Amino acid sequence: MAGNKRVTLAEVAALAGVSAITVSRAIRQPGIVSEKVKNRVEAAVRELGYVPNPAARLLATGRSNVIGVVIPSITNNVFADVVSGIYDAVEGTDFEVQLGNTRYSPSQEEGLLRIFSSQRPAGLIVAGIDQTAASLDMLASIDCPVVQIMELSADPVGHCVGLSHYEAARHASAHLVEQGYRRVGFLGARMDPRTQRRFSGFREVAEAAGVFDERRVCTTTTPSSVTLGSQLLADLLAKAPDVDAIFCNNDDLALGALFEAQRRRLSVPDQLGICGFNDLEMVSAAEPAITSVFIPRYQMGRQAVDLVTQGIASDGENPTEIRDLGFELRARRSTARKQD
Amino acid sequence: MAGNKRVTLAEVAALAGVSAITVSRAIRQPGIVSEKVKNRVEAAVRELGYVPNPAARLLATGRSNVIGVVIPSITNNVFADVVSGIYDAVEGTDFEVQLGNTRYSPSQEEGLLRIFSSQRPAGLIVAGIDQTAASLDMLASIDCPVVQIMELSADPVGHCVGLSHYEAARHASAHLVEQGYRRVGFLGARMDPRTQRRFSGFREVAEAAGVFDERRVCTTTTPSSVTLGSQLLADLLAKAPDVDAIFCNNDDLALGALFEAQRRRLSVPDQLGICGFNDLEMVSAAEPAITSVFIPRYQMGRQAVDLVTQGIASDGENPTEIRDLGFELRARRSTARKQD
DNA sequence: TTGACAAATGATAGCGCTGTCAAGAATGAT
DNA sequence: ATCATTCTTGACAGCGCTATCATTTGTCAA
Repeated sequence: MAGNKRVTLAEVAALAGVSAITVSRAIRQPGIVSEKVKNRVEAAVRELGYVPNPAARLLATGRSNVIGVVIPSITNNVFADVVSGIYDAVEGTDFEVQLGNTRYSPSQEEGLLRIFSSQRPAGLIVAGIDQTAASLDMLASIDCPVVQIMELSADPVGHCVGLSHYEAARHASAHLVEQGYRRVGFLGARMDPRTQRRFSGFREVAEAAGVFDERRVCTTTTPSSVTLGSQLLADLLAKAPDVDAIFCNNDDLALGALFEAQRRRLSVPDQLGICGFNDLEMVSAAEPAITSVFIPRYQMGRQAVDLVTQGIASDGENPTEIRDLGFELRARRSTARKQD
Repeated sequence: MAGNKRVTLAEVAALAGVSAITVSRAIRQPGIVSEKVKNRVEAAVRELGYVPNPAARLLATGRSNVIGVVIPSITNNVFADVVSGIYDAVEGTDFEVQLGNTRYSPSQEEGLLRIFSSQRPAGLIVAGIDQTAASLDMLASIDCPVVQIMELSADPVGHCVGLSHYEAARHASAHLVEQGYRRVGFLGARMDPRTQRRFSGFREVAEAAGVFDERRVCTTTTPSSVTLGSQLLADLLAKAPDVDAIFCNNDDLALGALFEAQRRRLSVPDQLGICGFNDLEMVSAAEPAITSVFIPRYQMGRQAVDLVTQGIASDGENPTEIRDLGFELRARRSTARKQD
């Protein structure tokens, strides 16, 4: 049953005493062949260890079983969870996942999409809504379900599964204000469009509450890291020593900021409130536990795949769906300034 | 140049005024067609936006450009970095990466390998050396370069790029002893074979130094997390309150243990030394910074791809290579008990 | 100029599978 | 028993590309 030479349909057919096309049908649509033949074919398949050749199938049908996934980073925990949801959702189906990594570069994304679209994918899942015009053109004209994830688009090219990062940031910022913090600051890394939307949410709430100050904003285009969070807090304290709370662009920064606060013997949450974003597992375990905004990363992956498979099942003509998966502020000790 | 209907070789050939096969050659082996024809073909390719159909190519050549990668988890930072190295190394070549996730299940691994081998991959990269007998059979008989990564095998099925986790753990454990800790413990999660090898390293060094005690070993088969690190330390302190240092199976546990120590006002490193494994970015940023064993994850990915591409270039008959990429103990404050 | 040889290009077949249509077998109503 | 209908099965062609061999063109020495 091992053996490394390929077994073809024809060989299975010969062994089962039927024609090749019948074997093909027995495998793909077991319902339409007779019980007897199906059993014979199954036995032959098992005996020879036959595995279909996907390339031949693809060539013959012009449709692949590959769901292309385009994300900006594979090391970022957020996308790792999304991808995990995608893989789990694909498990047990006939689909395969093909990952593409844009490294946060719109032009690399364009290149990846060009390649993907030339391979007649079964579906396409892309992170974000900030594609280039050319990328959007490709997505609009490609003949397969397309799902944008992470965010909600006012003008989606296909389906959309995500949440409003702007609203989520507003929520978190309002929480800081509610907790009594009056000199709130912002720590941001990478500053990609998604981050900037979070920043606007923060800024608007802070301004409305009259607690916004440019001096308390520390951002960089450098990729995020825990170490960077420490540095950014150090920079912020240098510029604005009176800051009493920070909203961090993501949890790495928040954790780094917590460590820096510990180094400086700044008590969290009393002297400094810290709020992160994403709610990675580690921030809930921190001491003190860090407040963060949970976003349903894993679910986004799963549901994106669902939309793709549904789109294929309904043969394309189902309406564009926009799923707002929301977010959840998880208030923890790091922002518990008021007694509770 | 956009357009979503496929452009075929034949159309390019017609436009360039040559035959299909000439176009094929102009693309794959530009050296063997005349300058004039090559230019005409290139112009036609550009004008039509031609992209080769990989399925047809695969069917015709019987060789795909897919490097299969089999790892136990996609969310684990360690593998994320390995995968990142793999993707970076593949970038700019003609190869593609196809990821398979075993979820630490040998039988799932076997299934994945079965699928991969049926697709005539260009190469196969698998994590670890603890495959089932059936998996090893497949790997041994498959007609493409195979690379086992993460560890060093005494009896590799193909190439090997990794390090001795046993030795690395010995090193880290010896460090704890050197620092003057005398009641060292071990925290372990998942307890997969790789983890167990680390445990043996720890155990042997601790026993040799006369500081080993079963009561100071806390392990679980649960997947690792920061929260789990806190719990395991709590369990350990309940069983053996006199423990003065811990070697943690990985950095998540180490960070969780640090947080738990902070909650209990146990001073690190004086009352409790903490050593992690992997040297993820976050532990170096922690307060106090956590000692850990760096392993060249990213490089493992890169070099695995190199071995695959070399193997293909040399057409199979290059000798099996075993690359020990080593490790590096990064001693930090969390184990700096002696004055320094 | 001619022939010998190399370089460049083309014709043909086929990779393994599935879509399409045609034919045969089974079923039920009359 | 006969015919119409459905259910099963098969023959054939072709998806887009490349391996192989055949042919044409170009180059150089005699």
